[in-house]
Amino acid sequence: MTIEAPEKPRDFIREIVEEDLAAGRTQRVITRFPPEPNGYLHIGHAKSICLNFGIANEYNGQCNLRFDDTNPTKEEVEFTESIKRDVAWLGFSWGENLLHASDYFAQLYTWGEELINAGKAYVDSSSADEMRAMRGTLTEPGTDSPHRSRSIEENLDLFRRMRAGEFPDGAQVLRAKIDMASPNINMRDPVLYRIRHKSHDRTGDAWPIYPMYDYAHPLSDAIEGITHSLCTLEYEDHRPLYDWLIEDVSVPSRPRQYEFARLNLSYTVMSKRKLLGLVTEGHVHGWDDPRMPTIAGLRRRGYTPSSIRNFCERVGVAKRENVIDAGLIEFSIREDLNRIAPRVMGVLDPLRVVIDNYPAGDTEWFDTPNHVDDPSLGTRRVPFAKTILIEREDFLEDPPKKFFRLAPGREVRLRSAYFITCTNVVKDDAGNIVELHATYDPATRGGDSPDGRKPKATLHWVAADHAIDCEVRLYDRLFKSENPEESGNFLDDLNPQSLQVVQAAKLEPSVRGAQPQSRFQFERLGYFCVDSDSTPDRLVFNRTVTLKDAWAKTAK
RNA sequence: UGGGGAGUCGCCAAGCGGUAAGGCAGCGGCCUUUGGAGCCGCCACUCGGAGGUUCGAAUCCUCCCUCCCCAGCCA
Repeated sequence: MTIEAPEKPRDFIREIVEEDLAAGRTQRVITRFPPEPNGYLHIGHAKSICLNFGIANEYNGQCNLRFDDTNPTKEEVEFTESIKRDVAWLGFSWGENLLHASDYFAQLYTWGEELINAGKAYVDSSSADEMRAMRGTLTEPGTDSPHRSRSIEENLDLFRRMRAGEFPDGAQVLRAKIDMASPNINMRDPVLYRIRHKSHDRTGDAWPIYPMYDYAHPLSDAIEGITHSLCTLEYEDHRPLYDWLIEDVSVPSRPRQYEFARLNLSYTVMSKRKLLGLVTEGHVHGWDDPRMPTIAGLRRRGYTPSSIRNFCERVGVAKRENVIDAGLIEFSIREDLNRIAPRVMGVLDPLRVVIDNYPAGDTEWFDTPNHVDDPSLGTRRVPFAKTILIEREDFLEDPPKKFFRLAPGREVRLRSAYFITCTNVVKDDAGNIVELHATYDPATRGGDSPDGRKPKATLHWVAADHAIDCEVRLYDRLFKSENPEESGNFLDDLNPQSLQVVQAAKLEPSVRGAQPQSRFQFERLGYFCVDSDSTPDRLVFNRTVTLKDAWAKTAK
């Protein structure tokens, strides 16, 4: 028996975790995923979820789901429900550890008084404008607030009265007393608490003051015993403040913050503000519109949890700014669906083919595998008859050299059925092709010729009289350019063709009754997923992703 | 201009002083009852640039260049 070499950590964060574990600095790793419930989770969050929960799983630790609900003016319960659903759907479990920053409001308040008593925080009665003016600029130091030197007693009294609701919104703030001349603007006496007379989803009207992220986050981490607090690059500048609070408050543990680069995907936007705009301004049909990069959108589109996890794994974790090629997530879903999706035949843009030498009124049922490469998925029966429908683009009257599909006089294979040869093209007065005539070779029943003939193409098809009608929604990238954020208004870059609806696609009857979220490969076309808009008598499909199309490439 | 980060193949990403992993994309070929899948092969004499240290540098030092983030009582 051979002993596997220990797998080396996949990224710099796991490397740090392993060192901490090995050195005994960490007994058991505890991470957290800390969403603010002010929007739906997107693929960028999936990266963070996979990192935080992934590390907890790999090192036998724990990952808390902690809602960063410190700003009741922006947060809604609808979002907290969607977040829980999305994390669970991705395949991760927080166990008992569904937590909220608001659970710690009392402790956080007490620590506020502690800082005041230590002379490390003060109540400032300046207006927001005045504070901005005193903050200085990137190159010039700020100036001390006139209230900076209030006595501990006065600060305590003011802070208690803030807490008691005696002041209107914006009248006072609690600030850390650090250094108004710090080159790091986050250290110029950052605001710790602000007044908001707004009821909170979880604490109701108990608090007229709410802690800022910079204050609540490190302390919440410490309360939960988080060992590695993982966040994105823009918080790098906040780390000195994070550490300052951990040092200067009597917290029960010593978490450390590490930053990694957020995920960006080409041809889409990732900021919650922009995604919110797409939803509220009606550019898409909701947060779960299949064109959205949200977890809910990807789910409805037909993405699988494992394809998203694999994608995040492939993307890696580093500190370098990045824009991931949209092709990579498409590769990940194709890879998964190729393995698991049963195959079925459907025609999106039908062209009638009448097989002249086939007996009228006959119907044959062919057994065909649900997955050519995986017999365990079984077989199904598909009906064949005199009039069939093929994909319009599979016929060309005057085919170019490398076009292998049907053409006048040419023989092709109909998947699992017969070889047919096109004998005649019927056109309307305008010259449009309306119907094809063909003959079939009875000896090729099942799709193989006893004489070893090999047609260059195999087409998908459905029997006209047995096909069921359904709606198919074809999606394209939401934006026209690779980086829509780059130039001016991202809305100007919206792709007007991002959704194309096929009202009367024709599918083989075996799909009848398929339930929402069922996924299929429509042979030669792509992967499709039953949409929740489906009704018992009308199925609606979303095209998750096309198949790779070598012909499209050579045709160009 | 102050502070904090980052620059390795078209896009990601390993590399931690011993002579450039891997994935995606791309390009050839084999195979194929999906122009799919699968299989095989090719794809960085070079690591933002210039100096230096060293037997040896993507890795260490110096200077320079480029890009990203920070002036919310948002997170």
